[in-house]
Amino acid sequence: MKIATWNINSLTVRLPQVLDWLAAHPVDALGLQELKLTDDKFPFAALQDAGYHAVAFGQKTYNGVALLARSPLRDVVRNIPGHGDAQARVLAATVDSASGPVRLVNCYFVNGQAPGTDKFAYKMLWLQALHDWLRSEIAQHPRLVLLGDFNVAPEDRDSFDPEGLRGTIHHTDEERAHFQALLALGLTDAYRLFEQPEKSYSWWDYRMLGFQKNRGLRIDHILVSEALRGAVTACTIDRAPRKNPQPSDHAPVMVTLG
DNA sequence: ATGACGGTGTGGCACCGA
Repeated sequence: MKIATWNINSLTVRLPQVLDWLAAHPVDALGLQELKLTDDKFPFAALQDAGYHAVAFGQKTYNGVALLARSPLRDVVRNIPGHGDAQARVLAATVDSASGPVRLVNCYFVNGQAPGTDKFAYKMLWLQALHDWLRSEIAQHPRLVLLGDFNVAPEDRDSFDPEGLRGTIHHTDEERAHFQALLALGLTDAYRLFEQPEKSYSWWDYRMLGFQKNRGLRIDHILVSEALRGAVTACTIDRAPRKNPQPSDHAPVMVTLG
């Protein structure tokens, strides 16, 4: 079973690239972030033609998440239960595989702008709420995958300039502590289960030739629960779409469960 | 580094992202 995550920074602009990518990488499930459209504009028909069921949770202009899967998506949850949030950031659903059900939790984590701002405070509250909800979600669905744009570079090796950017957004001790708290729930960063190239990133700034200079961050992640950890046989970042004309600033991350 | 680059909105720049 192959599962992927991709922040596509406007599904309106990127739908052709999503369809092209799915044709080349016919994954069983794909989590999308930053749809930037409302559900009435979601391209259900085009995705159905490509062989995918879809569940959307969008909003106007900002945020928005979706789950696509070859088999039906059930038990859908939108945003963190009990955590009032005007922003569409979390979409959970269950898909069935040959080895059993898999709970997918697709998230567009808060950016947070900069430490000391209201947005950073919102990020900290959101991260805590996600953590607290996931504890029960994992108990209820032991075979769980947490995937998405985490907006956290977990370690120094996940940043092109860990020294220069220390303490800035994506690199603060507080954000990294929240990431570690997710791991403490029994989740494992699938990408680090394998030897990976140095300077592996999933996002590059559009400006200043960020991609060409590989000035990037690894902030898009796929975490698997203890019950699934032993089944992971591969995890890769596909840089190819970042070379497209009109690319998203993020690359897809893909995991294979044997 | 103040900026850049790209997407959205009811726009003529401001905002947000990372």
